[in-house]
Amino acid sequence: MLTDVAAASVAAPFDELGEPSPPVPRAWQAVLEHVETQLVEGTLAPGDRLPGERALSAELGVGRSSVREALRVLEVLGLIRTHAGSGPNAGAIIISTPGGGMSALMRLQVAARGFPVADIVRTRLILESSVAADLADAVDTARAEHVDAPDLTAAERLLDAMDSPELSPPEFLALDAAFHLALAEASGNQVITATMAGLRSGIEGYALAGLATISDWAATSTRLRREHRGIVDAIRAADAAAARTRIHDHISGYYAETFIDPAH
Amino acid sequence: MLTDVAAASVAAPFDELGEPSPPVPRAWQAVLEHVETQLVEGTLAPGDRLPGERALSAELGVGRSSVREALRVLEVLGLIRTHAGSGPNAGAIIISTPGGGMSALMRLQVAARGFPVADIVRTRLILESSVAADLADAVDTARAEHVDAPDLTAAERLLDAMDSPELSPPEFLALDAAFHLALAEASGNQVITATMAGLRSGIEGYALAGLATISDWAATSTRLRREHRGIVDAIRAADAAAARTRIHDHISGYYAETFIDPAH
DNA sequence: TCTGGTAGTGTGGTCAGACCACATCGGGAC
DNA sequence: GTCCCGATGTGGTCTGACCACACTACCAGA
Repeated sequence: MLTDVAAASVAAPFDELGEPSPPVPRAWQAVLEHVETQLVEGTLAPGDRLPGERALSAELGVGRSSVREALRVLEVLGLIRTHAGSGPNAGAIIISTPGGGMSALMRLQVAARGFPVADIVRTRLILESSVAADLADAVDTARAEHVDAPDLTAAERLLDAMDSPELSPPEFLALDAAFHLALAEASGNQVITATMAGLRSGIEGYALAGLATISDWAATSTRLRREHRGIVDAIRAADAAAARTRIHDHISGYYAETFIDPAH
Repeated sequence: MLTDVAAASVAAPFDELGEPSPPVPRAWQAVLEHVETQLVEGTLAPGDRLPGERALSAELGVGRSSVREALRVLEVLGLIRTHAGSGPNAGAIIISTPGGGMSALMRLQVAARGFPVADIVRTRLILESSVAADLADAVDTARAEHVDAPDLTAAERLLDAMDSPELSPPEFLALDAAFHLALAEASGNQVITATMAGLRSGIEGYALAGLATISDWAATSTRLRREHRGIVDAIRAADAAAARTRIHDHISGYYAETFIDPAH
C-alpha cells in the first residue's frame, strides 16, 4: 500500500493484488517508504527533524545520493524543508506546505499538456462555487447557533489593497489570486486551499497572457472590483445561492473576456 | 515565474516582485526550470525523449546527481518515465500521468497531518457531486442535440464485476474506487480525474481500516451496489439533481457508517 | 568576571568517478 | 539465411571528496 509512490497507474484496480514479480525496487523509493511509514506510525510528526542524510543512508543501507533523491521529492511535495548549517534550524524538518507541491504539479502538467487549461478553469469553477456557498452557509449557521463566523478579514484586506489606483495589471492579478485563495482559506478546508493554489499556479501564465487581450483595463478592473465586493456581500448576507452564482460568473467572465472558453 | 518550483509560499502575493537577494539557486532547480521552459516553449512534448543524464549534466554545467534529483522529481510528479537499457524505449520520456503524482502528494500530506481526512472527504463530495451532475447534463444535451453521450461502459463494467459474490471486502473497495474514478474519467476532465485519484489514495488506508468497523458486510455491500446502480441510473436518466444527491449520500453514507464524520 | 573572537563540528549542496544491470544493435560463426 | 554473442549506451547506485554554512564551545584578553 505504501509502495506505489511513483508508479500507480490511475485506472488499474487490481494492480495492488498479487504481484507477479517485484518490478525492481528502487533505492530512493525505499527511503520514501521509510519516511512515509514513520509518518503514518506517528514516529515522525510535523516539526520533527529527520536523521541526517548520512545517517539515513547508513540506516537504510543505501547510498547518500539515493537518500537525497527521496528528500528532494519530499521537499518538492511540500513535506520537508532543509537548511544547511548547524543548530535547531538545520537539517530536514517535517513541515506541511501542500500548496507548493500542488503548484509545481499543476504547472508542469499544464506545460506538458496533461492538464488542459479549460479543465483547470472548470475545476476552479466547481471548487470556488462550493467554497462561496459553504462560507455563506457558515455565516448562516453562525448567526443561528451563535458560533464564530468564518473570518473574511484577510480577503477584505486584499480587496482594500486592490482599490489602490496605481496597481499595475500584474499586481492587480496577484492580489486577485490572493483574494480567491483567502476565501478558500476562510472555508478552512486545507485540501481545497492547496488545490486552488495549484490550479491558479497552473494557469498563471495564461492569466497574465490574457491581460494583453483586454482593451479597456480600467473598465475591466473596476468590474472585477465590484464583483469581488458582491461576492463578499453575498457571503456576509448568508445568501449561498447568490454567492455561488456571483463567483461562478466572476471567474467565467474573466476567462470569457480574455480568450478561454470554459464552455460551462 | 518559473523559478518557484519548490518554495512558493502560498499566500505571498508580492514575493515575485523585487527580490532582495537570490536565496542561493540550487542546481537541481536549474534542471527543473530548463525542462519546464522547454515544455512551455514546445521544444519538448509528450512522447519526446530527454537528453541522457550525462548529456544534460554537461549541457547545464551541473553534476549528474543534480540532474538525477530533478528527474526524480519529474518522475514522481508524473511527467517522465525512465527506462534503462538501449533502444527507442530507453531513457527519460515525457509522459503525463498526473494521477500518480497527485496520489503521492495527497497520501503523504495526509500522513504528515497536513490534510485532515475530513477535508479530503468534503472535497470528494464536492467534486463527485459535480461530476455526476455534469454527466447527467451531458446525457441531456446529447439527447437534445444528437451528439455523443458520455461513455459509461467502463463504470458499468466495474459494477458488473462488483456483483461477484466471492469478492473480499478489500477487492470490493478497490473496484469501488475504480468505479468512482471511471465516472470522473467519463466526465472528461483530466484535472478532476487526477485529483480524485489522489484524494482516494489519501484516504485509502482509512477506508480499509473502516472495513473493520462494519458489522454486517453483506448488507453494506448490497447497499453500496444498489446505490452505485442508482447513481448510474440517474445519470442515464439525465436527472442531474438526483445524480448529485445520490452520489453525495452514497459517499457520506459510507464514511458515516465507518467512523468519519464529514459534518456536511 | 565578563567579553569577544575563533577554531571545531556537523549539516546540507554539489561534484566526479566508478561500477552494475539492462536492452538493443551489429557483426560474425555456422 | 539464422543464430549467437560481444560492443555500446542507457539509467541506477554507490563512494568519496569538497564546499559553504551555522551553530557550539572554548579560550584569550580586558
